[in-house]
Amino acid sequence: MERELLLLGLLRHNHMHGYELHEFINRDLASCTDLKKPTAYYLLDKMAAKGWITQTEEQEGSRPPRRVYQLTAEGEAAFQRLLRENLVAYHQARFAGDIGLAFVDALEPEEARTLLQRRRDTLAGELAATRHIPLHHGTLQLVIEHQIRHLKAELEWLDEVLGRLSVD
Amino acid sequence: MERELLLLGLLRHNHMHGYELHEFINRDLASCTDLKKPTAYYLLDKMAAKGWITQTEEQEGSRPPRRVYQLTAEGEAAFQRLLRENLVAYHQARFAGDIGLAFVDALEPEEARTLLQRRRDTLAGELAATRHIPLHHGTLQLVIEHQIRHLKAELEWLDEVLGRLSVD
DNA sequence: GGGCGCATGTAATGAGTTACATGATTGA
DNA sequence: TCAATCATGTAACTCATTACATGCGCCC
Repeated sequence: MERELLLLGLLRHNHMHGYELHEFINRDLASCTDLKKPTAYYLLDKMAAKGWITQTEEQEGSRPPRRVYQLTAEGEAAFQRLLRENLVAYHQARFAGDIGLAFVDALEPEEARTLLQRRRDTLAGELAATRHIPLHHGTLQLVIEHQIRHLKAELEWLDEVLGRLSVD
Repeated sequence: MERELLLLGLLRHNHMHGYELHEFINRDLASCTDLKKPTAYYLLDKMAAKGWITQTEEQEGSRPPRRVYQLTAEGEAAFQRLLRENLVAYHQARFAGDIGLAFVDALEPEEARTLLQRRRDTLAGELAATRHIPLHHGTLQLVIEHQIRHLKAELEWLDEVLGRLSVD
């Protein structure tokens, strides 16, 4: 699974704890993935059980203790394997919004335009927000760049659809 | 859920049975969604239980009997509601392939290029195949058009990434 | 005679989510 | 003092998948 790859990749250079990983992913990588807290803890436990990562209890002042993870040799091997698997394969994207578009002719063009205009506004907001994400180091930045390209293309596509709905 | 919307939308104009729906979706809409057979039957049962659709047993010769579904008034209402819900919202796309890209600098550029070239080949094949899907009627065709646009954009993006990997 | 297509399902499993629970610290 | 942040988790549930099971008809 690519979520495990993501966690391993992040833990490779920075030893982090669950809360920190969840926070990083949902703040800086939200445009690409989302990982809920229980899922993060669940995956970390699972990978620890597989021997891919080890945990060290850490305490800072009187804060809640936290479990900081780092890769083992097997973890690094798993990372290498998952990375190559991920890179060779083309992963098809599914666009949930297309199912609505497929049946948009069931509505009056005017209502359809109003609804899609709202979708467009959200999309434009998403694009603006993604443009303001601070730069990541190394190829992590590719994820953001890809998302920005995609959002721009989606905006153009939606505008074309809106245009067609006005003409028809 | 958008899968229910999809099934309702298809059943609105053509009364179909489970096998037929599954076949249509996985042949003509594969670029957009996929729906496994058990999932199709499961959803149809669920929607029948909710009173959204009714089934009529049909027999053609000595073929296995089949359950042909059609929308009820509540089904039509559900369709209208789900359609509007789907159209207003922007549904974020997640690109599983980006997680590999995020860590591609863990590999030698040469190996990375080789792996991504294979991804590119699959992608190009997907684009060619999608271009040969026969036209759908009405706005169903939008789904295919969107996918073609997306695949073209992805190809350009991958080529840029490959170019950068050669330079660095 | 063997395999594929038609047509339906069940059972087990997995992945991920929501909602809930805990408890200390920090800041307004 | 009240809310938010830090930090971890459990339990129940949903959605969808895989693997398995059945049985007839058609074509080579």
